Amino acid sequence: MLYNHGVYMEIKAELILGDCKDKLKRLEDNSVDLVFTSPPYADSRKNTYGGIKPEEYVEWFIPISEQLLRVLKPTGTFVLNIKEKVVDGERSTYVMELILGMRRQGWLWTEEFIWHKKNCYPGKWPNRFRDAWERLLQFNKSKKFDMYQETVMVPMGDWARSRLRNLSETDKIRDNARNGSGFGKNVSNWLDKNMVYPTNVVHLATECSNKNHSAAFPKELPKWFIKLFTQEGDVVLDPFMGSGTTLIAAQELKRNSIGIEILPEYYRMVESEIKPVSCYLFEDQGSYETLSAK
Amino acid sequence: MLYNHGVYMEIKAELILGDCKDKLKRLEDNSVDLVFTSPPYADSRKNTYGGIKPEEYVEWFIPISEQLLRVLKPTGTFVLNIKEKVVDGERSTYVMELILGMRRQGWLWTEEFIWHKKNCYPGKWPNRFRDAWERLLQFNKSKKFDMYQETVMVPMGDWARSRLRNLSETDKIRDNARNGSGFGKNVSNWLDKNMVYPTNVVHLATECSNKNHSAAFPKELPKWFIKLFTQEGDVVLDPFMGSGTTLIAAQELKRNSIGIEILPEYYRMVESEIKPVSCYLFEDQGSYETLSAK
DNA sequence: GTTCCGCATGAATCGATAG
DNA sequence: ACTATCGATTCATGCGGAA
Repeated sequence: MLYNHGVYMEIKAELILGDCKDKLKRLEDNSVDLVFTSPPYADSRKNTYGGIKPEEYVEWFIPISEQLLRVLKPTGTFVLNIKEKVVDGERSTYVMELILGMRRQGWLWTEEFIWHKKNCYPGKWPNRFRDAWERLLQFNKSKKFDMYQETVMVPMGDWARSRLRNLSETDKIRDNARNGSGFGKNVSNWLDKNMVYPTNVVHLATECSNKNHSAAFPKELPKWFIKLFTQEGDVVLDPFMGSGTTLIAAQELKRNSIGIEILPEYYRMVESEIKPVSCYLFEDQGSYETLSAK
Repeated sequence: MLYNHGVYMEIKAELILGDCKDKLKRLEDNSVDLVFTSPPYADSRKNTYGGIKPEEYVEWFIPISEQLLRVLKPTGTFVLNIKEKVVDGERSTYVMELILGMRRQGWLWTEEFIWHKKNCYPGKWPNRFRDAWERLLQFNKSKKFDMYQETVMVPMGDWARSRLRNLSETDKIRDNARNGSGFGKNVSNWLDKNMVYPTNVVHLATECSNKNHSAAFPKELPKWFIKLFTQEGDVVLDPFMGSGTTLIAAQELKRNSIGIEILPEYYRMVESEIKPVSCYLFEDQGSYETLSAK
């Protein structure tokens, strides 16, 4: 039993400079718990990846997803953040073709989460509104994958809050008394009943005030999926690391991480922000529960 | 100049009993401004619609969308409300295949709106969260289509919404008094400056406690798209009428409407709720602006 | 006349049981 | 083995009755 004993854990972050199509071959089979990535969208980041044309996107990505399928654990998950561009007035179909292609490759297309961007970039076009959402495609190797739903529970809606107001007032009084009579347990029971599971729509604002560089997504986005699909000490991989948002999120959550980046500029930037090895002493009940659940 | 003059308009609602695959052939080429519909999803509503299998869905729908392509005006829009269900742990791919099929048929896939359902169906599963969104696929015949963005503008933020509530209460009182002091104009001026264009994410709750029948979507959903893509006097078509939500929305917004329904039960229910012909006298400024914009 | 509370009800999904 | 049906799970909403 580990409760009230200390447990040391070493968390590593590995950075790799190069094209993930090649560098992924270094990684061992079945060694990654979560792949979270946002690859360059078609026709964007032309300077780095040569601007993949929409009609060539699937052909370009399939060899990479083949490697990801190899390195992912059978219980692991691949979350792909992607959104098709508007080309000549139409939404491109390469994302749909990619899903169909990856299914032929052996992936299961388990779910499609929606990231609702609350404060997306303003703009006005005569025949189109602002694009305020992106796809977060969940792929798996098998139908049995790890998912830790309790870690991302959210407070109940306004409806319940107003109706349970009476209960909560009573509860506050007892909490203030702090008489150690076991009311703490009651409080947490009450809290449990006021937390509900989220849906497959994730509401997050985009980060608009970055110091040096612009990240494709806010840190909270990978954090949500890292908490949902991994435990402390697990391995998170981002083959299109960019400014390193996924790795920073993984490190803050005490997960091992591997990042691959083709641009030396980004690589060095992340290198200067990430500690390659961190040591932690776990001794709280939360960690005990996390470890024993595994 | 039409201001302060009266303009009469006759709004018709036409109900057709039968299979839309056949009945659509009656409609004239290029005669519809907006198709808004929510066909039975694959394997759902078995008791009413027989439950089309996912693998047969595209084959079943393509002849219908062919007719819709024929009857739609070149400047018109087709909005398709649909969502794939989970089959054996995976999301079905028939919606993506349908989009690809309709593009081959000649449709332009212009945009995908997200309907975020605030009160989605409850449930808890080990590997999945509740599904809280549906697709609203926008298809067009040509890149030049009518869109009236100003009609769906929203208050800028929460602060604006709360202030708007107070104003609108005041406004109601004044409206009831009918004193013609021009206060309404002031309100609309103030609103204009505090209204912004919406995004492609629509937030609406489903209507779940209907007395007689259940509608697939809240009336506000077709209303939003009817206002966005048509003007008063235009023609709205719903080939899968169901309980008639689209037609009721169209009638309330003074649009002509055509509804096709295969089930006599639903047909008669809508027949009893919808007036076949309504006459309106337009004389307020709002209508003046709408007409002159045309 | 308000506000408050109880209750039924959904385009769902999984896993077990039965043919 | 493969399909068909059933029970359990879960939460925002609006209606109606009560304080």
